[in-house]
Amino acid sequence: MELPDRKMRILKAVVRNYLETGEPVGSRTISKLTDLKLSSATIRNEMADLEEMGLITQPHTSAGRIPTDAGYRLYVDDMLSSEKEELQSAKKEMLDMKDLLLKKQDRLENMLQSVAKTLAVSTNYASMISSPTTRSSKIKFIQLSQVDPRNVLAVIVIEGNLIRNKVIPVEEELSAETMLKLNMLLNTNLCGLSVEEITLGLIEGIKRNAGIHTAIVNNVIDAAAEIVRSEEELKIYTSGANNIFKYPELADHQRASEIISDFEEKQALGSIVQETLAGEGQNGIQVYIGNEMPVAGMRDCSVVTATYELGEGMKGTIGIIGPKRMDYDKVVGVLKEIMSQLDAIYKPSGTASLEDKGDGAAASSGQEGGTKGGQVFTIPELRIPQIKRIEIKEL
Amino acid sequence: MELPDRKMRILKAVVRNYLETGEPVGSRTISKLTDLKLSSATIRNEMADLEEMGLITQPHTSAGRIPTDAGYRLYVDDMLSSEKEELQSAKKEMLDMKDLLLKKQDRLENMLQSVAKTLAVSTNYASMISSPTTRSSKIKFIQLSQVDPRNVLAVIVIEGNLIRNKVIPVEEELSAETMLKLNMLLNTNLCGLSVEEITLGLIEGIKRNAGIHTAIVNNVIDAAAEIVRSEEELKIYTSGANNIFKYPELADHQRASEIISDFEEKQALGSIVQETLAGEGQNGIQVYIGNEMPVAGMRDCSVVTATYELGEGMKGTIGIIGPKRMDYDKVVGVLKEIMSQLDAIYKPSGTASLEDKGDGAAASSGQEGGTKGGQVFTIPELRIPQIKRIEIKEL
DNA sequence: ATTAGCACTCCACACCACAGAGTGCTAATC
DNA sequence: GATTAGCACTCTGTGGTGTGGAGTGCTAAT
Repeated sequence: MELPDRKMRILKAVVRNYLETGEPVGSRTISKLTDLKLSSATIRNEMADLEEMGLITQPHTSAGRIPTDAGYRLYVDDMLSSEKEELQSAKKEMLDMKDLLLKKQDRLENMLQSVAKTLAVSTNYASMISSPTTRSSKIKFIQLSQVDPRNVLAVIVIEGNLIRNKVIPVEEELSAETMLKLNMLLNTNLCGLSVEEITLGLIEGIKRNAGIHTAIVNNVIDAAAEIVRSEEELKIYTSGANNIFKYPELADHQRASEIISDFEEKQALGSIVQETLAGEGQNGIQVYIGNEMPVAGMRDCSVVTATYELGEGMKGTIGIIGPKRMDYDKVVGVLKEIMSQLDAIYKPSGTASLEDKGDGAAASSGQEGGTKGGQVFTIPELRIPQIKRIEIKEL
Repeated sequence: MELPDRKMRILKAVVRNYLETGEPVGSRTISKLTDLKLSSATIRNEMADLEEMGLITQPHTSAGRIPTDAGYRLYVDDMLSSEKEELQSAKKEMLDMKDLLLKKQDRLENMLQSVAKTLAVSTNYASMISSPTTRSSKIKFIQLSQVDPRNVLAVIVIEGNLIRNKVIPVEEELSAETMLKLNMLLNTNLCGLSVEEITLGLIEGIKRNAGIHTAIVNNVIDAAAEIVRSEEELKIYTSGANNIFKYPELADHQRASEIISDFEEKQALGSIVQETLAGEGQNGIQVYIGNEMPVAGMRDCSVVTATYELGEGMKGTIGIIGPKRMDYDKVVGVLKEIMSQLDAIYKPSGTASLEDKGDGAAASSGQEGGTKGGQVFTIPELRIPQIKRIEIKEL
């Protein structure tokens, strides 16, 4: 949609003013606010036009105007395409973020959670972040070992060094040779295959060769299938849901309850992740406004999403969820900043930025993987914090 | 505190009526409600006494009475000690719970989450449940294996069959003999020890014997330490936080925001778990009312907690959080019911109750650990769903 | 094309009145 | 002495009314 320059400027003024105040904005306000020197009457005429175009609306006859979803959309599109978001304010607020990311977040889970929290605190909106997805991976290594007379431990490593294990109960103790044979059998037959490639025929073949130990083979394959299943499972971390109470238009019982509930059942937010990963927006930033929200029950909100990447095709989604009148400029700035910081942490070149942060104690020999003091805290772990959660079941 | 019978009955009537309606209750209502035939005037006199004792209060001069914290406390104590909670209503509502627990909750995490949800749905209050704590355990088994030329996989099994693994990067590929030697070294020196028992001297000794592979030894020990650390970490699952909006006294912005925030930062709820595990109440049920709440910011709530046990000393806490005027009778009933169901699931004797639930398809041969259809669903797994989360880090 | 002026609309807020619920107190009754 | 009926009083919640202010649309003047 093309808009005459003057109308566009008035629209922007209306949106911006409404973002700040949350109150309908009148012609007089605009007339005083903008640099184009026009009287309120002229503005009124223009605003009448804008209303006719469906970009702004008035809550009641004699009130000022507020943007419609379409109005927000135009505003946001313009902002995103004109590329010159004022990052400076965002950057200043995010300075401590680097510290935060450096604190021994030795687990991905904790790191994501604390990123979410930082985002929520620094924006005053609610935030969500999804765990990075991995492509369906191939089996790399299988190891069975006898833990005790009644149990065999199966360890399965898949590409990208994700590991899962499972304890399998057995009736009788297996001999060392049997274990060795089973290990060879499984490794030669299954390594290099993705779980989808494991056919029933293949399993039958293995079982035949395994002789009496079909139960174990079954269990190993089950465990392998489970790895993939649970890797595909989307984990979503959230923070700052209570921020919605800061915005009266979201804080009434009805709406708040729905939003809180969606935040609790995090899978409701999954659709946002899906949408985001599906349609790649410009700069990786996407904005869903009001009815564009993929989550029903959040139709009074907007969400700004970004895609982050931890290398090796592990992509995740970050989202900031707030009222439709959220400060899009700031949020986009914050998201871009955090994306770049996540990138920096992953990239090996991040070493420099890590070292100039060093607090003397870091000089505990250049030995890779060394411990310092009693703390499990190794520099390389920090630089590439690729940690997966895995689960085991035991009987 | 001993109370004359008549006063006690009036107090109970006030509390019960207020629980239902949420409105201050007047003398006339009581007079009609109770079986003791007294006029409203008499009730008024008694109520004045009760107010003097600090058990009830009136929001303003000419309103009915509502219970104070002390009043609730007396009511709850009486209920808990008189032991005859009407479980029948609870039981009826919980019939489907068994189904829920049976649905392939093959992971503890999922099971806990769904228990929380069921509780929230069936009570209309918010619920929380903590993962069971384990005592610090001994190392049972250690296994190193070469996954690929650059990485060694360390698997550590501790008592109770909790497993953790860690990928350790190495400079050069290790020979099969070296691996074998390291495995023997680690197993002979560390098995049977709890992590606390591993002294620096011991580590030094192992390192000496390990020759050049001190880095690997270090990492294995780190991993072992990490197991214990993360097992100690309290995981709390919540559900139904949005239920608080159903109770106007909690639903105003101020309070709701605080409560929601505490539910989001789940560790705030940790203090409830601590309190509960510390002071063992009668029947394992404990009630914290208003200012007794361990969590600041929930001083307008009450919580009913229970301790559940999954055998082997793995104890966890369940809590139902609602307004002070929550239906204590029902909640206590529901909690008792779920506790007994959790017990039944854990106990081997649970077999019976599982089998009479069988839906025909369960007849896929008595083979232990068998799969049925494409589903990973083994009966023994269900019966003893002792599943731990473990994490690995990779480099 | 822009602006000043004006009549009009609608909301927010304060004010008031009043019905209703409930109390405390006193005097009468069992 | 305990209970009850009766009554005056208090406080809240609600609905009605009035008014000031903000903002609009329209018309006429610039």
